[in-house]
Amino acid sequence: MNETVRPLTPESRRQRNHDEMAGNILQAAREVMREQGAADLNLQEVARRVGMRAPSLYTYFPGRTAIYEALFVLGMRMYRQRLEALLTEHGATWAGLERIMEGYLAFALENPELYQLMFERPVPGFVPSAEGLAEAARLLDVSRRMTEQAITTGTITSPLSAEVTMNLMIALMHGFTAQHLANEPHLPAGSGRFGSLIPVLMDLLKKAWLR
Amino acid sequence: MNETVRPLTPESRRQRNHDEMAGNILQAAREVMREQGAADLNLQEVARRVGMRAPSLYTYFPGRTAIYEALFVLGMRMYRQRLEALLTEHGATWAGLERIMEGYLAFALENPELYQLMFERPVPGFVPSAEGLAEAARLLDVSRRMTEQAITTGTITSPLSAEVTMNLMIALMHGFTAQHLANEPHLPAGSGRFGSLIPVLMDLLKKAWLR
DNA sequence: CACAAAATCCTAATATCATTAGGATTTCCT
DNA sequence: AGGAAATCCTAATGATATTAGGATTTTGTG
Repeated sequence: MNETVRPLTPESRRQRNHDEMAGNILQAAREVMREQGAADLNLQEVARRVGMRAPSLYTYFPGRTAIYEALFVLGMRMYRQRLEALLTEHGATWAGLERIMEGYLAFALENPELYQLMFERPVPGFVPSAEGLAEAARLLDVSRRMTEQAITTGTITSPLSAEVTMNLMIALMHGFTAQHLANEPHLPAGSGRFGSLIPVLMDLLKKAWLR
Repeated sequence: MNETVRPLTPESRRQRNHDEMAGNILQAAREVMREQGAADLNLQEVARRVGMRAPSLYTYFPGRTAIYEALFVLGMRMYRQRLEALLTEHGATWAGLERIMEGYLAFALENPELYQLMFERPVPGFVPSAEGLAEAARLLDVSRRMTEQAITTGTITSPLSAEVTMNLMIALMHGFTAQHLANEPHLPAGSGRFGSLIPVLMDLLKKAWLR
């Protein structure tokens, strides 16, 4: 079950370019993290899966932390794209907000290794780089825009500021996702003790914010 | 800054009993985890702080994991006591529920190393033992009783079952706590982007559940 | 086309830990 | 007193990240 990225011979490998190899390494790293937990990134295993020895990885990344950083940035970009797609598709309607909540959980289930890195603190000593933080800020911008849109279009009617509303929604969304992952990570997004809570939560928000 | 548990000479140490020494080790472990993150429990450092070498710890615990397990159980007991105290003091009133939410965040801030171990998954490969799970189940029982009480006494009026209500409250409580810890762990419990959200959230629940 | 520079990869250290082995010393019970 | 149990230590062992140093291949340029 280790062959998703096929080992290449040195000859064929060298024909490919640097960026492609770096991409392969990141993919292999994601697999390892998914199997053993985000904090347990074993470089020898990563190297094995791309057909190298561990020290050769240092040609592509200056160390373990750099791989985490690259994956943090990758994850932020992937999730932001997903969020933006949902936003253009549904707008800041109630249905759209519900999709966003589902989408957060779905992203976490589909990419648990990235989710852990981005939104939990599983790796001792890992702090996102400046580039990572910039990417996170961009994501926050999208969320802010979305919340403002929901307020100005009248989807949400409440005395709360956009900022507070956004923080609240982030906290709620994160809350049931974290619980779902901790307790029933094998169950699909809409099900289980916590996964099934999304429509309940949306009803609650509607009741509180639509009057 | 390493001297909270004072190293003892072998002579004076042997006069103390096994359980007391085990307790010292757990305290030292908590300090190390607090300084370096729950996943970074360094046994050499723990041993140093209680005046031993690392292999001697194995007299008291069969390994690193056993220390995590003991701390998991300890944390569950500490938090449950706190919860029960709040419950007897305030009952399942709105004020009581708000205190419980604050208390969860406060516990996390006061004992971050225990909180991480109990409610996040920071340690690769760590799964709570049977005793730990039993302790967690006891905590869940208290929460369930509390929720049922809130419903039967009429504090909460909603069409939701006690089970769903409880899960929802757990998810919400955990959500802003996790965000507070991830973003502003140095700020005290009632403040900051997420810590200040508790009264907002309680208002929201009241609006939704008091009609 | 040749050849020097750069890139890539490897094997061999080195350093840090958890854990195990084995033995010495101390404590405790009878 | 004398032996069993408990406690602690020093020395391995084994895993893993990282560094050093060198060989080989690729590539850009005269």
